[in-house]
Amino acid sequence: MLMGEFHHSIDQKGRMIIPAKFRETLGSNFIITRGIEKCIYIYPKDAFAQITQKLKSLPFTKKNARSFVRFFLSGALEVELDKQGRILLPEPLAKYASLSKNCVIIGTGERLEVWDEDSWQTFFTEEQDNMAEIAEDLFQDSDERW
Amino acid sequence: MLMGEFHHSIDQKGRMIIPAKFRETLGSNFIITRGIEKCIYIYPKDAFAQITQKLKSLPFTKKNARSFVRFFLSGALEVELDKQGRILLPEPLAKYASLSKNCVIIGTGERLEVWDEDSWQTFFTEEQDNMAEIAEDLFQDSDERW
DNA sequence: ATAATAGTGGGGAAAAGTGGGGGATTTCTA
DNA sequence: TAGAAATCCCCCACTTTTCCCCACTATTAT
Repeated sequence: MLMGEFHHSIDQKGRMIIPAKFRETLGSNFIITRGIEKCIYIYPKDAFAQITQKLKSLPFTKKNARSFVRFFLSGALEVELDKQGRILLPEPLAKYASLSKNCVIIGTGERLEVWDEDSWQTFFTEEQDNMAEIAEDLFQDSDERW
Repeated sequence: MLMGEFHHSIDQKGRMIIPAKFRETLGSNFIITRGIEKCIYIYPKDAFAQITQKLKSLPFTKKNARSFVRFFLSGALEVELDKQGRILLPEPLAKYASLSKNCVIIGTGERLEVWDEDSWQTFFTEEQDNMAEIAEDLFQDSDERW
């Protein structure tokens, strides 16, 4: 289970450290792709395989399906750790998520998310006030305690 | 699986690089044809064979079927990599997709798509906002996580 | 305090991408 | 049918990017 928040930097060559805690789960090869928000997702290969499985079942004759597959896969790439535990960030993805120097890497269960530090700050302060409400909303039909 | 986004240029002789990452999957000979959107599709030979197989099963008595087959096959052409890993873009296809100098090559699973940089930019910004919605829509019947 | 692990930065070799010269082949044309 | 023109494709030269390696710093553990 991927969890936690780590602050790191991207060097001038476009390389970013993958925090040591995540390396065991991710292995040395994994998938990096555009997130739905203004961030990057990082999936272990097996988790990503489940997603592509799903995508395959979508008909390429449907416009929405084509758009979505295009959006999702065009942003995806398999990357490999170097001996220092870093990856080279693909430029289009860095641009998409406005990543420059300071970034935040967070674990969200089955994937990682990489945010620009400023974007993360903004997102976080904006959303934290809504959390109580969102929580009620998500679990309104549920009797479960947590 | 063909994935990723690469920005390259077409030189004055009409040649375009096929990114190194794709060459293994494509082999040295593959099929290039008109895309459904304003772009060019590139298929490995075997994937293209499967598609033509499907097209054959369409009833040629249906007007739409005839149109589609005509559209799809009239633009299709087998091309070969030169020793530098480039292909020579057939002029009618370049024209169809408004390809001039700067182009974007994206992997979308079983095929590549080649877009003019401006067209891609336009498509992308237009669709970006719909993606979250489309995603919810596509996966609404699913219990799976992704 | 010392050793081990994690993170940062940069040099340099190798690979990928770009552009153009020029020869061979094909096509056009007179 | 010969010569001109266009096209294609092989090769070379150059630039940029990627990747491997080493050195150094910072942090954590013993």
